[in-house]
Amino acid sequence: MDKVYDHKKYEADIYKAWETSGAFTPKVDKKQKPFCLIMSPPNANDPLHIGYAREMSTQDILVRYHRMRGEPTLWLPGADHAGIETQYVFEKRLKEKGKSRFDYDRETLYQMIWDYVAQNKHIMENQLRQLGASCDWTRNKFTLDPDIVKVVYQTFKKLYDEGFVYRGERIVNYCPRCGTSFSELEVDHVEREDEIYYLDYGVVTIATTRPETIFADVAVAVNPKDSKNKRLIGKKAIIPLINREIEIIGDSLVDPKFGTGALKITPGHDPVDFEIGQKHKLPIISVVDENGKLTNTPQQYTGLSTAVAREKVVNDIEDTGKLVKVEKIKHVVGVCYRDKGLIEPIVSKQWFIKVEALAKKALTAIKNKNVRFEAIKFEKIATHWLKNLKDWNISRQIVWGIRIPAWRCDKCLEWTVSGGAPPAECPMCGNKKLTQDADTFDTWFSSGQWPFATLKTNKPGDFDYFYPTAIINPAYDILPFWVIRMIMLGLFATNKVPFETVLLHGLVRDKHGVKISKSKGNVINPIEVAKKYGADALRVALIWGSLVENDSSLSEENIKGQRNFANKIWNISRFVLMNKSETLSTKPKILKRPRAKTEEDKKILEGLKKATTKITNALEKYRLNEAAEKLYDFIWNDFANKYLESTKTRRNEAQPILEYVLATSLKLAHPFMPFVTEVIWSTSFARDTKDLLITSNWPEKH
RNA sequence: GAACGCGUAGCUCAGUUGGUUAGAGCAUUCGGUUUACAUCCGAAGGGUCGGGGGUUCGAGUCCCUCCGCGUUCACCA
Repeated sequence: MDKVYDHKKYEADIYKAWETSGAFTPKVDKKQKPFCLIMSPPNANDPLHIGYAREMSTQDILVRYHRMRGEPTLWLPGADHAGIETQYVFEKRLKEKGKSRFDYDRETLYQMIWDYVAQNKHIMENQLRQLGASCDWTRNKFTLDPDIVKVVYQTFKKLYDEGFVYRGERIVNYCPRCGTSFSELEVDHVEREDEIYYLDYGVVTIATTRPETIFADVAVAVNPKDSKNKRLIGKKAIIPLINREIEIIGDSLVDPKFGTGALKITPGHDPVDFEIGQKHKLPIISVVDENGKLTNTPQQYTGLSTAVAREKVVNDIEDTGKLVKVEKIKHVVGVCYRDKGLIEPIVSKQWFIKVEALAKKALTAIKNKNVRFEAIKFEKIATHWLKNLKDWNISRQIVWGIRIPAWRCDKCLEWTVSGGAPPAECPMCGNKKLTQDADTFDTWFSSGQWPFATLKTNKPGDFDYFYPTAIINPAYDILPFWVIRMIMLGLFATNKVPFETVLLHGLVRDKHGVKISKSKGNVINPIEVAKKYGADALRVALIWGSLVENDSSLSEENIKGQRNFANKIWNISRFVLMNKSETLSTKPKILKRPRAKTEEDKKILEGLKKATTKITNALEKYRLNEAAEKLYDFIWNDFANKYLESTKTRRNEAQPILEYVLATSLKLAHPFMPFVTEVIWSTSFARDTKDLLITSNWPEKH
């Protein structure tokens, strides 16, 4: 054995040995309760970032522990096509080449993105291997696999047939640059300063930040409890420039204290106005199109961007003397979470899911602890979300994704939803010409079905055996996007919760606790770190010091410290094994607990028992930091510094105990530092090449 | 405006149902050329647990209040 552990010499070979041994693939045993964890599928197109490395470390530790406990353990890997994210990145590449998505037809564009993603998918997968992920690659899935798509289609059809899907003319958050609408969750809000214009509407003055939308006004609303303005209800207001008369109505959503207390109702371009408009059965006028340009207005404004139009409209209103005043206002506007540009609320026809009943079921499941949140704070957040969800817009106007299986009859314009294949003819009128909806599903609609979709499309019997899965472990920032959707859709499609425990994990921050971002220049590349200090060191550093659910800080000093720990284990082994006992060199089978001869012997065996108990209990409670710290303390202080030193004068007598404690320590350390422990095991305790630590048995607590 | 957190050693964080002298890693100081490891060993210093009040035999832990910080949500036109 070398003086210092050199991870570069071993890691790749060890991983290969695990993978080819079949250790990652569980042996289904109906008598035993399995442990199943579905990986949060990383973006197929992106190299792993440090946060995902943390997630991987957490999951691999849990998976290796349960596997060693003898439970049939499945960690199911996968990759996400990441709809808008990927198309956005791809379009940026097109732009660099002076092209845009509009230069290609749908099929060509889809194929181009497909090829691009296919080229990159293996990068992320190999990185998972480098970090030691013991997932079952024979069950690897991709969100665009045809069989997955089929499951998604079936769920959509079931939702449609049972009345949970409707095609509605609704106000949506539209990003003119991305060319697609978004759900409310994908809109960020930023505060900024704008002008607010007070316009003369005849009997009433209106304050608005969006004067360019006055052509779409259909009413003015005041609060019926507003003593100053309620007398206006029933009267007529007059829109400047076009002098169209609109009615003044009463609605409690209007804040009497804001502006003049009178709100112009523009259902076509404002969510609140839309709601008020629906309530009062007002018409919808659209004057901003999907490119963010004015349309359906007096000719001089048509085709102008909203910003330019605003200036012109204000000038023209001023010319007619109807501009009362202009003030500055700080307010919150919606921006696209992708490109941070303004979101344009527009009305369009899209597919929606009625979430109320689905959410209610999810809430019941949470309340009854059919789904258990490991951290109460996240249960509160999930509950809060589920109680406040609005109907879910699942249409996206992009090509990279699963195309919505809905066809419209060219003749009678009725929609037909199919489980996949195009309908031969329109069921309403028998017409044979139908056109498929151009939109694709929101990525979260399909990934919300991931637990059952992956198990139903894998090996026969997987779904029955492994579902509901034991645990799901994503970052807490996708709780509303992913976790609550999985609960809702899982319950809907399978009548069962998709997982029993939700263990959310925190974000990785830099050593000062600052959020990691490209603009701050504090990005940590997990693969570079793993190459430099070893995957084992990185893994432990990532779970060291803070609870799974909390944000953690990662420093190079910490990683170095764990590299030292790996080396410490290596050198303990070197010391113990340079003087192998007769038993170990001739019959290296499972070592029995030897008898203590001295106080030190007694103490170390006692300490090992306590450490085993503590580590096991901590792992059962997902307290990985506690388990790792106990492991570190026991191996370094109790075993190496105290006991091992004490044996130097009585090596031969102590040798069986040294070997026993080492072997047991290797097992306890294996989930955390799988590579170095496996290397040592294979060169010492292993009976043959098939005897691997990964499939050895976890030490008993006693 | 609301929800959810956080405030413990110089730094980053643990502290599970309230129970001895409040812990870890890193950093600091001092001392070690011990043939397993200098990616090491031994020792030391360092905290009025954000402030105040309360419950209790007993509070870092429970309650109230104030201060400071963070994250997320939200229809202020």
